[in-house]
Amino acid sequence: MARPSNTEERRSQIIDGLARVMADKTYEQASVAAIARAAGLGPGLVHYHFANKQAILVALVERLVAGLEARHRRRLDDAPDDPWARLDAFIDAFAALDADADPSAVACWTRLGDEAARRPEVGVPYRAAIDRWHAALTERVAAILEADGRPTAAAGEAAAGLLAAIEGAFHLGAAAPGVIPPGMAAGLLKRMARGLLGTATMPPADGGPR
Amino acid sequence: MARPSNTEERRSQIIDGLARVMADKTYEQASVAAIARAAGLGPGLVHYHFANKQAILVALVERLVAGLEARHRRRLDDAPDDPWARLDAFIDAFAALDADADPSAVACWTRLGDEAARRPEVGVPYRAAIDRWHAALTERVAAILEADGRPTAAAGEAAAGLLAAIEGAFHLGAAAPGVIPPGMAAGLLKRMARGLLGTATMPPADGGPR
Amino acid sequence: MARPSNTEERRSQIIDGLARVMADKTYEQASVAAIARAAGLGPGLVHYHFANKQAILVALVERLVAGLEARHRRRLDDAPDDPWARLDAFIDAFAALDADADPSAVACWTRLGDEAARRPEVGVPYRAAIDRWHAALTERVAAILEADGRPTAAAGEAAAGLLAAIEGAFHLGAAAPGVIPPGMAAGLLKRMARGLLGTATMPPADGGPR
Amino acid sequence: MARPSNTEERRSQIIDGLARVMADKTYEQASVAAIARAAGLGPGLVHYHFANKQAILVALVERLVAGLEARHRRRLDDAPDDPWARLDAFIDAFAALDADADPSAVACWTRLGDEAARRPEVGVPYRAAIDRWHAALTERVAAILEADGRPTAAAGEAAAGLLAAIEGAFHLGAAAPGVIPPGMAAGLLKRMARGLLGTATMPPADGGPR
DNA sequence: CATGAATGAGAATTCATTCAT
DNA sequence: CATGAATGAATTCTCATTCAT
Repeated sequence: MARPSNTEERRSQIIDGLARVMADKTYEQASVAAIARAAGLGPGLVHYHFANKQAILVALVERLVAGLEARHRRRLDDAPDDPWARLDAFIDAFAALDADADPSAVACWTRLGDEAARRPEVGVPYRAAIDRWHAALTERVAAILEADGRPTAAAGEAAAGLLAAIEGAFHLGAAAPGVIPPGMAAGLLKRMARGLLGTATMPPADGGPR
Repeated sequence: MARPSNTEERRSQIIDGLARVMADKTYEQASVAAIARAAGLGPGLVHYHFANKQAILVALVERLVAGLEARHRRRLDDAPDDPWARLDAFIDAFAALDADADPSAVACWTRLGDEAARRPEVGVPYRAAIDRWHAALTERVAAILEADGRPTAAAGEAAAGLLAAIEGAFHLGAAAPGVIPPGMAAGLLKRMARGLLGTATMPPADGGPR
Repeated sequence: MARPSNTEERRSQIIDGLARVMADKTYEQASVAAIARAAGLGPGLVHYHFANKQAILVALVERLVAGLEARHRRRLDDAPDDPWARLDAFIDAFAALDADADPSAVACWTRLGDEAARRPEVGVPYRAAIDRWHAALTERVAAILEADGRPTAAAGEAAAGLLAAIEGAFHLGAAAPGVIPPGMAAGLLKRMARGLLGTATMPPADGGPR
Repeated sequence: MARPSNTEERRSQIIDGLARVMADKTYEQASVAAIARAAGLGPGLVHYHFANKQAILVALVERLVAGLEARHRRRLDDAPDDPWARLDAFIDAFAALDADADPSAVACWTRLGDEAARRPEVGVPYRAAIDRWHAALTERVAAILEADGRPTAAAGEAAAGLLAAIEGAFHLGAAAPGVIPPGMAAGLLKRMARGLLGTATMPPADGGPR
């Protein structure tokens, strides 16, 4: 006669609540009461499903990361089997925030870096994701250099530069809206990638301004 | 007869205190008591010299901005009168944080974007600085394109991309230290710049990995 | 399943607490901690039930007003249907504070005028009550004048004078106890009323000194 | 070579400052810094001339009392030597606040009753003044009754009633402006006096509404 | 006498967390 | 599982008062 557990659904609601509140508040300004309200739940219930407030934040990181990676996989599946196309798929997945990303996710993500730097529990999954992405980018970059017959030693550094640029587009978009015109981020990033890796053999970057 | 005013010195101490505390705490975690302790002052004195906690943050923004811009001016004065050299001077001033910048300044700056997005009083000087820097970069980029006999219409967008990359280097450095190897940021950025603007006439980027 | 709400009871306790503390402290001297202590509650709970300290004050005004008006209605129900008797019922209800009013209510009321003058949220219900009472008194006074065949134009002013005298009895009683002998206030006020309205047809004032 | 002491002038300035601030703030809201600012002095100087904040309040009470009593003496000197005229002189001096009293004095006075009830140092001179005024009024009332050949036993109580009405006019005027029409207070009070004492021999009350 | 910086004790308020129901 | 009252520590800010100059 046990009623079916709805724990997963409730956890999801609560994470949603945090994401919604963090769209325009700091993590610390997002009180548990406000999160619960945004989730349509009583404040006491939050601590039934999460040990503490920080655990919600960790869950949110994991969810954002999972979402980005799923999008990445989708793009990759659709991309032709070509080194530059695979690099562009990465950039599109992570930077084309205007398209299919929900806007609160962007705002949340920019806040998470700071929290990750201060809170080990958040830092671990955050850093793991960054490292995974860095590795993926490095692999793409190496493939391009290899196809070009060039040494791949510096692939990791170039990948780091690209990752920085992607992150920077998020942050600049959040802190100074309008500086990067909407829809332009991906194109700019692709052209910067070409600058980092560039040779005669590369295809032109689509989408960006010229 | 009256004790000479030491307000400026005290304000400076307090701003220092905030910067030091924000090196490993969020702005909100930086309690006034902690700031006062870091400044070596009594807690009540903080509110004698600043109307409220946020005013310290605003002063900190202004100080960081002024510091960066002073460094920029210095680099610019030393640079040869050449479009690419002037662009590199900008990148060096803003991205070579390892060199002569105090490390807490970097950590602080990454937090300020978020605060700027939520607090108008912080957002105004922050945004003004971003806009100034964007304009300066745009001017540099346009000069390069012009020297090359190319249209300058997209200079603003390219400048935005560069600014994003610079900001991203800060953030990535703070949130995932080691991903960008120390001292590499400037080189990476210069090569990305060449990718954005690049043609046959440009000089090679110094300093970065190849 | 959930614990039954006891909010109303708690709010009432807290208002009681404020009233008790304000019996010998100013509103501003009545710290939230002291109010909570007087109510037998933890200090955090006060802000769970009231948005802020001022909201307690507003609730106290409303409660005092409601109490006075209930007493007035009771007296009015018991009074013969005669203009002077109805006026006396008003005076008795509002001025016979010694009798059935709890003494802290008197002390509180005298403080409220000042607070009402400075705080709109308090001023609105306070002023509304004063206006209601002024209107009621005006009606009584007009009935008396009319029964006497005299013009009622000045009824409002006479009512204001009576209201002032009633208020003054409160204040004088609180600030200089003993100047008005206990139990004498109502009689004095009735005789002053007769002076304001007086003619041959009026009945003698009962209760007061002669 | 000692420069002449300006202590008295400074004290006066400071008392003025408190009076000005208390025109729209509670005594407790009137910070020493605000008082000093209103007086055009530095905050440290206040405590050179007064032992503490409360001492300024006591001085203000004394000054307001002295002002009222001086006005009373002046009116009395001008009045014909007639019992009713002498009573009216009292009422005019204390209630005709519109005329020659500065408005902040009225606002201050209403606050003082409350403070007097809680602070012995303020209560002593306040209460002494009330008692002096009550005695003066009692004497006037007794004179009237005596001239009428009636017993004077209840003169004190009648005087208390009048004093209450005068005080009430102040308070009502401050807390609910407009209820007593400007300039009407004195007339209303005189007619209430006649009601309390009234007989055939009394003169009509001037000034008040009829 | 005068200045204004400094102190330190509260003040109101917020909030994560607990817990009785 | 769910509710929402309760707790108590921490936070920002105010302010009377002191004191070096």
